[in-house]
Amino acid sequence: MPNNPKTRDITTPTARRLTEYLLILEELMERSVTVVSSKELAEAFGNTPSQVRQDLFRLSETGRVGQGYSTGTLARSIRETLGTHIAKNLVIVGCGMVGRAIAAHVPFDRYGLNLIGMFDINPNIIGETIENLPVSPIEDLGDFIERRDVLIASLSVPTLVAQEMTDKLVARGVRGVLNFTRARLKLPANVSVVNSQMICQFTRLGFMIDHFDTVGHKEKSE
Amino acid sequence: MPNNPKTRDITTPTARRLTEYLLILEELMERSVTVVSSKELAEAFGNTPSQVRQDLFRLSETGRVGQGYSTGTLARSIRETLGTHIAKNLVIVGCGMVGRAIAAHVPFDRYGLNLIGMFDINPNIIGETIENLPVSPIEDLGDFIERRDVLIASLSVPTLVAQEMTDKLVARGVRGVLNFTRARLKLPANVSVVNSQMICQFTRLGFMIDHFDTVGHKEKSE
DNA sequence: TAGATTGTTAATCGATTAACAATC
DNA sequence: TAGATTGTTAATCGATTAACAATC
Repeated sequence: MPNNPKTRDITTPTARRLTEYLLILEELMERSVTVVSSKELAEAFGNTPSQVRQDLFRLSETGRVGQGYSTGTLARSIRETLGTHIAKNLVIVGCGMVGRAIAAHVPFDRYGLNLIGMFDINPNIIGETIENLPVSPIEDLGDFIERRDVLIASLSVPTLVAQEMTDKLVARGVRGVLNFTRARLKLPANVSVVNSQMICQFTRLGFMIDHFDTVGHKEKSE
Repeated sequence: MPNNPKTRDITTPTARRLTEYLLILEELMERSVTVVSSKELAEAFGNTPSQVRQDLFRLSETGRVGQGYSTGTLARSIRETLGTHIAKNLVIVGCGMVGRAIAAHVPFDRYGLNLIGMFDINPNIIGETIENLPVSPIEDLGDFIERRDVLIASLSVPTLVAQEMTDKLVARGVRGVLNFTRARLKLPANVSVVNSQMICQFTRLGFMIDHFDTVGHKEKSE
């Protein structure tokens, strides 16, 4: 999979930051900025130039000594490393407020992700169209995953059924789950999870505010 | 603010994990489990017993040697450390899909957060009631923040106006921003941010799947 | 009692920061 | 050319893991 030998050296914190550098670069490109230095990137991100260079160092194509980084080249290089060019099919499981917000708000197509299905258990929602996709009954999900090669599931069902749902997804071949429920999912080792409990993010922010002077850390990312 | 001297030693990674241990503990309590060991917590969380103990070690009240941790006591202790007993007022800025999902889905009240206002610029939404709160016009936000002592703003406006909006929030006294936009916010040092770009989480998940065998890391949290 | 498991210190590992030669 | 800034190695810092005595 990693087409570049150095790719295997990307650490978890670096991978996380790369996804966010990419957003910054895209914003710069929109503003027609063609060159950026590690110093400028660090200022935008909220880290140090040294860390930026250390992160970018692992990419295949990077910058020019003395000149900085070309925003376009760098963005392309980050995309290549993150694998956004490797198309991945994805479904949203649970079409409540959260599922809908994700469908409407996340620009999947710009990052190699194909949202190809929305699923729910509620008969009142099934058949409804969300972002050009019909909401399908949850009973069809298993077959759909196999037939359409679904790699990723975004999980926004009630917390109580989250594990049960996950087991089914995994049994049918899903390789990654983005978990928006408050359940702590048990998964086999070959399936990846990213947990996104919004309440935890708010709690953390509250803690940071309370401890502003003691800890002082302005956190960078989610 | 930290009422316990040891509280100041809570590191950022530990604080993050504490918010998630709390969810696990609450789930255990719902199931009437009264005692849990570091080994069990680690298994649920996906880390090591050693790390769990190292994290909990900083709390004021913890466990009993040889016996494990009381779920109730531990949860209370984590809450105290995270400051969920210190009430904080919060507003949601931007009442599109994301703002609505947050209002509907996040159990603020259980974690010391009072959602007291919803704001939007769109006249078609203003006046609408979401989760028992009327959507107010964005013009009223500044005064509202000062008058009601709003500490936290959840930001789900269009990316293009995010910085501008943030500047206003901060000028009026907001101390923490949960940023759901794709903008990289510039903030004064005394204001905290937590960035929650959903697309980054999906991209990261994609990377993890591609590199499953090489990196093998099943990520723990958001 | 013996077994289990915490609290806590020490050792290791990994990530960040510093430094600087290369070079545009 | 001189100044700026990368690429990369080395040094430092901090976080995780290991270890084990204390004790329920």
